Amino acid sequence: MENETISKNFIENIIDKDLAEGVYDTVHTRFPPEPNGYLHIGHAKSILLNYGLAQEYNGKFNMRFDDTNPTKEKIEFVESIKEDIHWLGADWEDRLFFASDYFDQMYEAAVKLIKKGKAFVCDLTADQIREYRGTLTEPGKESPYRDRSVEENLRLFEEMKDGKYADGEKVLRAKIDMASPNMNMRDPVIYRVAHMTHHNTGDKWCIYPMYDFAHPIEDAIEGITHSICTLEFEDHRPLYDWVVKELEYPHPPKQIEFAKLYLTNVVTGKRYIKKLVEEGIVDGWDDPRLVSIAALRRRGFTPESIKMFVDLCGVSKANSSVDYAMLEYCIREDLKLKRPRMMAVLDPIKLVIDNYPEGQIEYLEAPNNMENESLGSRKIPFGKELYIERDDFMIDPPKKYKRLFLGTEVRLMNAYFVTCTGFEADDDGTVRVVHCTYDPATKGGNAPDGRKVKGTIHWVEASQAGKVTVRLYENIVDEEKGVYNKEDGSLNLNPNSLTTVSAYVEPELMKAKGYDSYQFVRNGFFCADIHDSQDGQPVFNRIVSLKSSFKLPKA
RNA sequence: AGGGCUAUCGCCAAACGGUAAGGCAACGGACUCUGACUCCGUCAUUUCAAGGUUCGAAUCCUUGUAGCCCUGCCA
Repeated sequence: MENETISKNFIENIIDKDLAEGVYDTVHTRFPPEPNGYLHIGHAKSILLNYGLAQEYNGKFNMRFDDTNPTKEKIEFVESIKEDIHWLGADWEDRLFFASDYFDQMYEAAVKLIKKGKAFVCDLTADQIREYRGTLTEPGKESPYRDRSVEENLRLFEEMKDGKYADGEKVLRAKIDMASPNMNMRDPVIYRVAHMTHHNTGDKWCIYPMYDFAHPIEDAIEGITHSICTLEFEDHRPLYDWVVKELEYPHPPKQIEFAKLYLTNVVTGKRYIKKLVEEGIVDGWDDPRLVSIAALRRRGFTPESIKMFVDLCGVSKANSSVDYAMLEYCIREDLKLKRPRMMAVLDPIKLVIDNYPEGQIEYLEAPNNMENESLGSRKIPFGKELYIERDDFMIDPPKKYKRLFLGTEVRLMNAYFVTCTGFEADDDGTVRVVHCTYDPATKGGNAPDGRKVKGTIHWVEASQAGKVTVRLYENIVDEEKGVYNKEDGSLNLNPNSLTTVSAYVEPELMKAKGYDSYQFVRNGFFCADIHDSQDGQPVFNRIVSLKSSFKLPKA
């Protein structure tokens, strides 16, 4: 349906050119996360971008864990990352790799560099290396160990590998240019000693390659053509190119950088999310107020909706922050035709139909989705006493109010026309009960005489309604003040981000635990968990509203 | 002696010297078994600024301005 006018992004332009000029004859991309956390919406952009490019050009897409630093926690995230990526629909087929599988080849590559006189073992401490590196405005100075002989470097490097040195005692450095204006080129460390058990290679190694050295090798080994990463690696590209050049790979991969996806009013910083989790402000990393893939899934977002979202955002090199409304648009757009809708009353007041027979219950046919007949229909109970939404009745309505007020007729969705005849209220004006009469001739929601009503409202039959606890979620941060407090960098939290209400739902909802998402009819919120009020068990925990907001007309 | 990158509507984003696409949001109106959806309409004489080149500039040049990234033995 879309796709006709979607213009190519700058990466596609680069690929088109490469293909046309014969730089590459195929497209091979990859997604290379470090397994040290969970994936969020920003990663989804990268995953879908890389996978989408491979698809578009009939190429291949690899999954690769960039696990070159065992000091950061690992293995427990591997499975969740794989699950999230599969859920998003990116398929790496049989190409699941670990950077650690290439440690032997990386070691050989380092030896090759040493033999070429392009790398040396350095005894400087971390602090000294920092001092020698110079500053942004002053050149660095060369390490006193820079001119060791090839033989000595070879011997020392082997000793590093054999565990002769303690962590930090020696490193292997590339010999490039200590006066380079690019800090990354000032003889960067490419191998460090770390006596540590690696989740994949165990105790086989006590030296580990640095990202800048390892990544280009990983890409080259796998035959990656376009190595797509984020903007902060732009300064690393000269080093990336240096590595693939010095190692003489026949078809060197090309690094391309794009801007990360930022969303307005959303916490994406890892350490902030960690803090929210640790302080118990959110349930965990899949709390629906977060934008991790798992949280979005829990909220009822579909992979299709996320794909639509990243496509809509586009790809560029400009730092930007996408309006949250765009994400909401995508899930509404995706679900509106494909999910059943049921009625639920979140803030109930009782509606009594005075001329309806006492104690009678009848079952009415209700389509599951008015706009999609294939979703079928269900029977809903109707009786003398119903619950309706509190804001669907007003004592003193504003002009153009289309719902219930004294003397007017509205339609009860899928049921009858009712005319408001009175109400009972507390002294403080809180409405307790609304009274009305119904017109039996309007069964099903249409009047034989063709008369119209100004509005339609939803309802639930009181005696058979399921009573549930609903947890309503809103953004965790204060949308007015923005995410971060400028003074101290703390988060501006929204104290009302989680509210719990008792609600009444159609009895069908209590049985339908199998739905993977469901839409409230007129739900002013965008996310909710529903739990059975009796046993506390979740009835649904993935619920998405059709509408992102509901507002009264301006007075 | 700093270097790299970026600047086009409230928010994303096309345009690759030929006279500013599209989406989100917003706002009108029509329709409606929810005020949603759908549909129709409005929304940049101007592209960070100032000069310059050109018949013609968002695109090229010059000089500024603003924002982001870089001084881990993290990725």
